[in-house]
Amino acid sequence: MPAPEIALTERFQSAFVAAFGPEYADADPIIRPSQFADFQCNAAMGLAKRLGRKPRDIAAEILAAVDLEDVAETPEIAGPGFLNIRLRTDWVAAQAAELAEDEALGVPVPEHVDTVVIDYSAPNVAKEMHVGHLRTTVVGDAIARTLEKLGHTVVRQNHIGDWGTPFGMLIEHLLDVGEDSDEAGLLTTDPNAFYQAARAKFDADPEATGFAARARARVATLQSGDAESLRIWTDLVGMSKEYFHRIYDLLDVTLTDDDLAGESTYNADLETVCAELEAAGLARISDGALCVFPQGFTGRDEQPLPLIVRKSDGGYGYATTDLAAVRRRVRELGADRIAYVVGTSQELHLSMVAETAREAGWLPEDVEATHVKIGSVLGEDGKILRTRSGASLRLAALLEEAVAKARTVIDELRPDLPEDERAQIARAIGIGGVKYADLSTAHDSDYTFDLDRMLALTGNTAPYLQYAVARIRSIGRRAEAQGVTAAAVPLVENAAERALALQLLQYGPVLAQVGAAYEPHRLAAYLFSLAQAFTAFYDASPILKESDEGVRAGRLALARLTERVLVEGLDALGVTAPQQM
RNA sequence: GCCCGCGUAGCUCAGUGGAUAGAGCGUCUGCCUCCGGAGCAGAAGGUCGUAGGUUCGAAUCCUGUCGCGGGCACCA
Repeated sequence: MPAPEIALTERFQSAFVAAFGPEYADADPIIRPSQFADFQCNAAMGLAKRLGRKPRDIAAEILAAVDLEDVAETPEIAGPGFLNIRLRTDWVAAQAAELAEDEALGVPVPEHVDTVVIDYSAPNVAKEMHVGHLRTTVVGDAIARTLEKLGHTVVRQNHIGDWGTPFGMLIEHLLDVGEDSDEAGLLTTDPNAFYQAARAKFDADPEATGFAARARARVATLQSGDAESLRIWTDLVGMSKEYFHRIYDLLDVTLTDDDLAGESTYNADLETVCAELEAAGLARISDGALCVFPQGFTGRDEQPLPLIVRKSDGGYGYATTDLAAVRRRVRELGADRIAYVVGTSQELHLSMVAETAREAGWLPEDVEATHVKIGSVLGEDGKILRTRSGASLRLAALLEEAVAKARTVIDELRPDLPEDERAQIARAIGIGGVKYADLSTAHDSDYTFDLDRMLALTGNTAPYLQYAVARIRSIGRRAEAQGVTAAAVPLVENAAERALALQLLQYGPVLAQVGAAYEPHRLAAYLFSLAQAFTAFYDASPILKESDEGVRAGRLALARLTERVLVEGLDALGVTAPQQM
């Protein structure tokens, strides 16, 4: 376990017991990296409050009791009672050596393997995926990848919109144009065009005498299980799936058909959900609709806020589907944790669903349900990103533009590379750049979309990190050509090497934190600072130019280890690093 | 009307009640016959929207206020 925090935490906890007695065994020393030292312990302030004494006096007593001899120098008391810790360089070197041996790169084995259900992406059938889907897809996928690396069991759930009122309209339109027509083909290439055409016909019939009437009737026959309607619906969904997976492949997202759990899959449970809510006395009829009034939610005039589980026309909305989904995720999928990677605007809805599920007993206390809130993607004007005509931006078009832009850059910089390799690199940079930009900002804050910034070769961007990897790999290739082999143990001597090694040791703790709090942007920030530490090392410590054979091999090993951590960390984010750029 | 979120350097964004609020971009100054300069070192740039409060200590917690965004009964 190479993480310095853990070694230091143990030492300080023992010191608390030695200085203040066994009841302080549970006190948390709060060890953090600091600008003033390698690490800082802020425990004195907390203990001072608990003991009713001055922080500096407490710090002095901790100092007298703590034994760090083999790990660090004796801490210094600074400010109101901080303990500044400088690790011993030989200890850092030893930990780096252990890290290089460790297949898992210092990622801790979890105390309990959780089954984590992650609900993300959730596009709608027969609708184009737009920029809004980008974040939930990319953030959800990064969380899934991260949790798997941490050793948890991940169940991906793509809750696609494949049921409900629009489908009458879509089926009738498909029948009108012909199932094998070019029009129908739009579903796999440009679903919005198909949807808009159906919508236009529906809206052109406000009296519901023709198309609209057929569409409404079709919803009813579909939901009652009519075989012919179901067959056409299945085709419709099938074509959309094809479209989704083209986008997922392009995005390098891990979702597959096995992860699809659309709204339609809960159809058979909806009646039961309502019946159970009524039987439990949680639901009652209000204005003709069956409603639950979960505790703690009030609307206008302090009136309880309803969650409508069955509409007055007998149909079901998404609240019922979401309740059925919670129920199944706990009962059948065995969820210990459920993460909803869904837009911020759904906050009220999701918290009402969660509360209702708690009251109904479908979501037990020991199952944690978290709304991983996804903020909006804004344009330069600070408003939700749209095309000039006001339509929502097609995700496919945006990704193609990113790849094309990366392609012109790589064509200019590396005309020496073969065509197919340049195409591959352009894809890694274009897609990686867009994904990384999304992941490096906190998931719940809005961010401004700027393709040039995302693909910039400097700054906290994917290309910068990919370039760092490419440089290490270039050195690796050259070393191999020269017959230079890396040492088993990374060399950690000078300041740059020491700083780099300290960064490398943080990978495990950072990944664990990212998985626990669902915060991929912290991993991105870490990888960026790691890459910066590497370039500083690269500048200060020549590798292949170094004449001392041992030093050369040790530095090469340190570079190799950096490459592994960068590649692994980028992989947790779902970003690939090309062999060269 | 009520509820939720946001407001931090010129711009884009971090910031877990703890010291002098940090990055990147941009700007400026140095460094190099550079293992891929797509670099490294440094500088300038802040009343953390605003007014109070709690605390030994507040960008962070509480209250008011201004501005922006989102949500609030049968779409999802």
